Amino acid sequence: MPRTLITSAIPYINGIKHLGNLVGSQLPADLYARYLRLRGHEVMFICATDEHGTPAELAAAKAGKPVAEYCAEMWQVQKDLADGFRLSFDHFGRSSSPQNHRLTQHFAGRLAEAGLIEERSEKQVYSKADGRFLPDRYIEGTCPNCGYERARGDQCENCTKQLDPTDLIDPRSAISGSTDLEVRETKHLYLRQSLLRDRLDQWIDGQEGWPILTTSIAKKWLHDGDGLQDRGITRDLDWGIPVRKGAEPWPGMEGKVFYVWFDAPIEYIAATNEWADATDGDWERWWRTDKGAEDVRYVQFMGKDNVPFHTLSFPATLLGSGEPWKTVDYLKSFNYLNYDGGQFSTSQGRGVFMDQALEVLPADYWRWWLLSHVPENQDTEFTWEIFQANVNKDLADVLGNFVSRVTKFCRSKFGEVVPDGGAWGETEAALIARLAKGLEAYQGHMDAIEIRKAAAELRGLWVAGNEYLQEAAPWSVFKEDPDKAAAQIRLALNLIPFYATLSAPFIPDAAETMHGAMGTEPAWPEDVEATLATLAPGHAFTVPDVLFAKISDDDRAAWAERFAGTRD
RNA sequence: GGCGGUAUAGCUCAGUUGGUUAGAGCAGAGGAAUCAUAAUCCUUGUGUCCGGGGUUCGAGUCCCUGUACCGCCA
Repeated sequence: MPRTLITSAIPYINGIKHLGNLVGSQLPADLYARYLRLRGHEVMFICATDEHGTPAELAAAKAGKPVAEYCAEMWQVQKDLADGFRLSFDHFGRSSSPQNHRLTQHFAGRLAEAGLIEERSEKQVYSKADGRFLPDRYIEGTCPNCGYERARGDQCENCTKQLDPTDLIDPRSAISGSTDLEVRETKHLYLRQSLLRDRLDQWIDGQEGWPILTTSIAKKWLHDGDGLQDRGITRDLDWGIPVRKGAEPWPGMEGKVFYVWFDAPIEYIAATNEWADATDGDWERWWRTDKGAEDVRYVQFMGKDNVPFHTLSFPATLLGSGEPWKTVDYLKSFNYLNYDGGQFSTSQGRGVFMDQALEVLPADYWRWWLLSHVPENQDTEFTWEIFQANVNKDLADVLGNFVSRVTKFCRSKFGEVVPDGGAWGETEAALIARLAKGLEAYQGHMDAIEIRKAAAELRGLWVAGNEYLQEAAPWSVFKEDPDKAAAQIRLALNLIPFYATLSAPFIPDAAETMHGAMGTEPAWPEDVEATLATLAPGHAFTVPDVLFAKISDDDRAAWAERFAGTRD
């Protein structure tokens, strides 16, 4: 049985994600996981929350909660939303887990042994009132260039000049406002990525068929300017994974934690470890090529902003460890989804967020639209007009109405049972040939993770059903030759479970409703003709409720209005 | 300022290694049908493929250049 490890970029713990985040990693990863499971693969689909770092601490402080408690609550919120969108993770982990602590410390120890970690002293601003070192952007002051009073330590928003925190006039903490700041010397660990440049370069050259978007980004970071830079992997914070060299203490690093970018990708492995601990499973056979993972294909999904971490930083950790860890085989990256002429923005609350989306419509509507318009090749535009038009046409008119017209026609002429009699002729043979061809194309696109093309092909298969009905016209045939009409409608009824199975990766709830109404179970069609004879004469079914209600103009206008400004 | 990406029908987008009259869906127009969520099906595109140069027998597709938008970096 083929085995596939799938990871989605892990969302940051701080707040609810918008649809642009969803469509850039979790949703397409879920589509692929569901598809492969249906095709009989053994799948391990992993996601988690990314919980460390200053933004989490500040968000917790703002909420008036201890950071651990805040993260636990937000993890649950994100988990519930993931369930709401039917994201079928085998495990939704947390980067703050004990497993990730252990693994992150383990990797740091291995990298140190390999001579890939260096201690460096640097000067950083310390706030006595806050009792912590301040990252550059959390220091505010007057810009020496333009006099703007709320310039940040990394850049002045007013004149855009790049700044150093020590440039600021009257610097103060952006967290507490305290001006009791001082520059302190502090030691940090650096991962010497520069020493790994050639290995990473070779590793990337050895990958076949990666999207241009992916390799071009990686190559740019490897070769531009001075090439791949060493990066700090520690911070002076409380919330995080304590710096240790494997299981041992790290002298001089007391009170420090690993920088979030270092521990976050390791959570992919740790989450699988969490899954194993919870289920008595074996996580190493997914991740260690010396322990059974040599036949695993590993596919990652992420937005383009995450590509450097997955092509360089994380592989540097894995390769640098000198241990036989599984590295990514195929990396699928996405562009951005824009909202009505601008960007989705978490900070400005612009666009539609996951919780709001589910308040407005069931998950399948969003899944279908987002996946059929996923920004694979370029940034893509979401507008309510387009969304309404596409969803009404594809889901309500083409697929939903097909199910409706077939089941209702049968009920009125033959009852809620698959009718007997008649035989298929040329029209039916032509349909089967058409479906077989379409199925092959659909599988090809899904195998290649060409999501838009797969969606278009699937829609084409739905249309083929309507075309057949139009040509066969059982409502006319029935008057002259009821047996022939029975054979036609028997075929049409069989199309419903066929569509349900093929569509399940995109619209799992509707697929389940369709199978439920027809009394069938999902089974991937290996042979189209045989599959379309699954429902035998006499098999009972029920007429399902309307699968997809249409979005009215009033709804659309109301939603466009509601989501035009900032988050409510 | 440096680097990268994008610019194709009213809209959202496809166009593989350069090769015959540039495609799909939606919207629009006309028609058929009436089983169905007024749902379906058929027919229908006079597009300076952003502008300008160039390479080639031949360029939406390669090169140079200009413009616009987007992103990354400094």
